Amino acid sequence: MTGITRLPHPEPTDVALTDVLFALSDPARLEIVRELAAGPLTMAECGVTNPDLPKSTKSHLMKVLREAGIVRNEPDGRRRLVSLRKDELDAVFPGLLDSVLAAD
Amino acid sequence: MTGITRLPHPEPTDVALTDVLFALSDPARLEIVRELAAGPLTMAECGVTNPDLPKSTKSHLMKVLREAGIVRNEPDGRRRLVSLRKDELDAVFPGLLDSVLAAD
DNA sequence: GTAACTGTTCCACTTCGATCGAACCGTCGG
DNA sequence: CCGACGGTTCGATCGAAGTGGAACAGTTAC
Repeated sequence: MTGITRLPHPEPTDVALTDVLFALSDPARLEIVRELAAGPLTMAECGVTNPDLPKSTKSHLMKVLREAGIVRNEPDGRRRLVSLRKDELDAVFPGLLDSVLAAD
Repeated sequence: MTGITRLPHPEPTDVALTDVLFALSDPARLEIVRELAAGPLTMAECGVTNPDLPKSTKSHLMKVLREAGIVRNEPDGRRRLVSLRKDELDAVFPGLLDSVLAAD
């Protein structure tokens, strides 16, 4: 059986700007987004700056980013590939992600 | 005596990006920022979309915006003039405010 | 002076979000 | 099969933030 657990991913057009801003307003979440700007990562790979962060906590942080339409999380074998939905986000909120990532 | 109550205003350079994003992540606060984009307003004037918002609540919303370096609040007679610190904010986080205000 | 006006601060209450262990689920290797 | 692995979900706890009435403070009008 294809018990593939695909997580819900809202269309960025359905996400409120305030939800995006809120998701980015947490240092740990913002750091994850910065890491993902260089390319997709598995869950285990990202969060390098917080090495001993419990996996349940990291999963929750990722859930907020995913539900804000910022990140895509798709199964890949027994891991999960996380990637930034940059193009889709740019289409709805032009320049937002760039200005956030540009800040030191 | 000049008992002028000047409220503390942090330099935008001293404010973390996440604090700015958080301040903007609330619908009521974001709405106030949108109104202020057209020009300075008194406390009584801004918050038009939330007409019957208690003044203590509105004052608290404004405090968050002020402490995030987004807004200036200066005494003017017996009222207070609130203005957007656009130039100062642009200098520290280029394009951020514009992209936020550009979104419908 | 004193009263009305504009806003801030204080306080208590409530709601929301962060955190993390434990249980659970799908996948791969033997 | 079965165990190890990579992640998600659940549930409880805790601190942070929103809310709003009441008291307070500065300013102006009378």
